[in-house]
Amino acid sequence: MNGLNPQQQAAVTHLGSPLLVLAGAGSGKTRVITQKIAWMIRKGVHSADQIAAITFTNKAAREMRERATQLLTKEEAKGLTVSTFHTLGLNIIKREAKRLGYKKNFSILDAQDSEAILKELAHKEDVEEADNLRWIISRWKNDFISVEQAALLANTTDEKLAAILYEKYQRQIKAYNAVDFDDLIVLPVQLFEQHPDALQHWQNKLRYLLVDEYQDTNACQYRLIRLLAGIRGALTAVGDDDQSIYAWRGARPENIAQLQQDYPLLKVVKLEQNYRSTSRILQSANKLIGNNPHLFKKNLWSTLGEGDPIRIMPCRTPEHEVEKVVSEILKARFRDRADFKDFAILYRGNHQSRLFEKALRENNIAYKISGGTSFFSRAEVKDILAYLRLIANPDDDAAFLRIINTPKREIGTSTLEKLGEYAFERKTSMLTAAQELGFAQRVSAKATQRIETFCFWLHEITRAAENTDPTSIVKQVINDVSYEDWLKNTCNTPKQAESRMKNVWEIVEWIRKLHDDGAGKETLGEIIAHMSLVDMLERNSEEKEQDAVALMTLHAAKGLEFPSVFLVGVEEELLPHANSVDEHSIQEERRLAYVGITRAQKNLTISYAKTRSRYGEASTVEPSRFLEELPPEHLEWEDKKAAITPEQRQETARAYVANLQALLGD
DNA sequence: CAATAAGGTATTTTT
DNA sequence: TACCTTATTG
Repeated sequence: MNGLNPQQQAAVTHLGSPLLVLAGAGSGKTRVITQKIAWMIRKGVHSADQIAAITFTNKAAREMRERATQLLTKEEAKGLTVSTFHTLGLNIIKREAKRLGYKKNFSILDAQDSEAILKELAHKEDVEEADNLRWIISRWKNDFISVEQAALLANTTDEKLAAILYEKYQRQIKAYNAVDFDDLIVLPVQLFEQHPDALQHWQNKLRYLLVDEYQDTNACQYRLIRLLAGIRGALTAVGDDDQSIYAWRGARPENIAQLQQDYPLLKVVKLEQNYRSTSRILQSANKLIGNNPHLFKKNLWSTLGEGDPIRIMPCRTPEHEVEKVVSEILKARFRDRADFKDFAILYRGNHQSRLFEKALRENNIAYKISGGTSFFSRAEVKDILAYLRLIANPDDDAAFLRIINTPKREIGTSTLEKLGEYAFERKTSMLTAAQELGFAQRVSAKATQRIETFCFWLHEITRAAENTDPTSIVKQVINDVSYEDWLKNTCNTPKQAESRMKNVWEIVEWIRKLHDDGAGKETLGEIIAHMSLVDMLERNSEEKEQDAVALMTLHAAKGLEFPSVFLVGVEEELLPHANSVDEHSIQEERRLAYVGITRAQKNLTISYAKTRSRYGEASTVEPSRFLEELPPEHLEWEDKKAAITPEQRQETARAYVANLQALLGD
């Protein structure tokens, strides 16, 4: 309890009724959650194995676990659950797979897998545009709307089509003995609503729940929490409605209000002291967000001093903007001995990173960019995992289709189409169908031969997998299919092939680690399930704490903080985004700006360009309306007349680089 | 089946 | 403008 402010203490020690902690940006919410866990265990209220903390990201879960266990002895912390919604869901499903109609070796489909399946189904229905429909279906699943309900409530033509595809999609992946990410939440809710004994088992096990980033829960996740917390309402929800930026993905910030309705005894604690930013930054953030409607009024304050005003940098062009930012960073680096890792460049859309990357590279400034393609969505990684998935779950047609002709086995589309038809008629998986005589009669002898060879190999390795450790199996797969040769043949450059192969070996290394660590990840199936839910990029980037400027979208910046922040491209059509100017969306855009501002500890610089080429065509753009919503007394506009020319800036930058190189030379 | 050309399309993406 | 996806052709 040392060093907690009165509100934090109240949040930690409140028991007996559900608690909602409205935690403003930088107000120490992780601290409250971890302290509360420790406090409950120490006081003997609950033992560690009766407590579950639930987060959205693996990173948050890892951090929370680390910080909570630091407060406790190893013995005290034993059995504590800290997991993401999806991992918790997976564990619930695993235990009851049979009752839900799945075999215990079910696969987890990632977003790309389900997209491909849906596309294929849409194609069969002669539907062109599958993208819209995918959104509709995902929204239904997030709202816990079943296939049957969707069919009833579908109104528009799109919705009616989506309802048909929804039904087919669910049937399809069920046949694959697979679940998608959304199912990891939907299925536990279904289970609990239909089988009170299953619910009771979990209620019995998890006596107290702490939920992080509560404003980001979707309807289904909230339902899951409400079921688990039961009438006891043994629950602490921590969230901030002002940082709700995922409504477009199904998040329901109104779940905060819902909590009050569902639990009349709900206690609300507000954390308003901010430990991150100087007060001019906070006052500006407060003023901006004050333009949004609020259920609970919040006013962040800090004792970190008034601080510097927020700098506003108008720029002629995006190139000009990039140059200014880069030269500011260099200046700070050499004049104030700042580290590169003290800086973050935040933007609305990923495409905005390009110019910055180029300039940073040219100036020899280390940078790291978060977002982009994750490790597990790389083709080579997905290929290897698909092999493993198929070994663990022969019904996984998605995996089968991915690797049947990768590397090339001369099994073409027409053969596969026939196989698909045949499997559909026989109501079996493609792998099973491929081995049936009836199928052999429909295709050429050559094709049969090729498929047979593959099936035989797969059969052998599947049998070997039963009593061989997973690491050896992966190695054997890579070896047997000559994956390295295939990479060398298909990649444009040998360098590319090498780097891809490096990724492949990283998977092997990962599997080895997971297997050695044990912790319930013994079998191939368990290891793949785990790998489907975590991303290796996180772990890698954390390991090397490099001194690099951070580049990321505003969404990716949530939860982070930096001494100096550049909020760039603060223009109409960009922030707020052109597609998000209706009354509801504009509020989320404002929250996005709010999140950006509140990342800054000491220095905040906001920039915008006056012209920006959009889709190849140059056009004049207006500064963001949000600039007018900031308190003028805390802003310092860069004097346009005094501003040095781009040429002068470049010269400065060059001088700094020379300086840097000289320093490195010593 | 692979290479090439043309076309169409451009928020955000925790799992 | 620059990307990625699809269609076409040999």
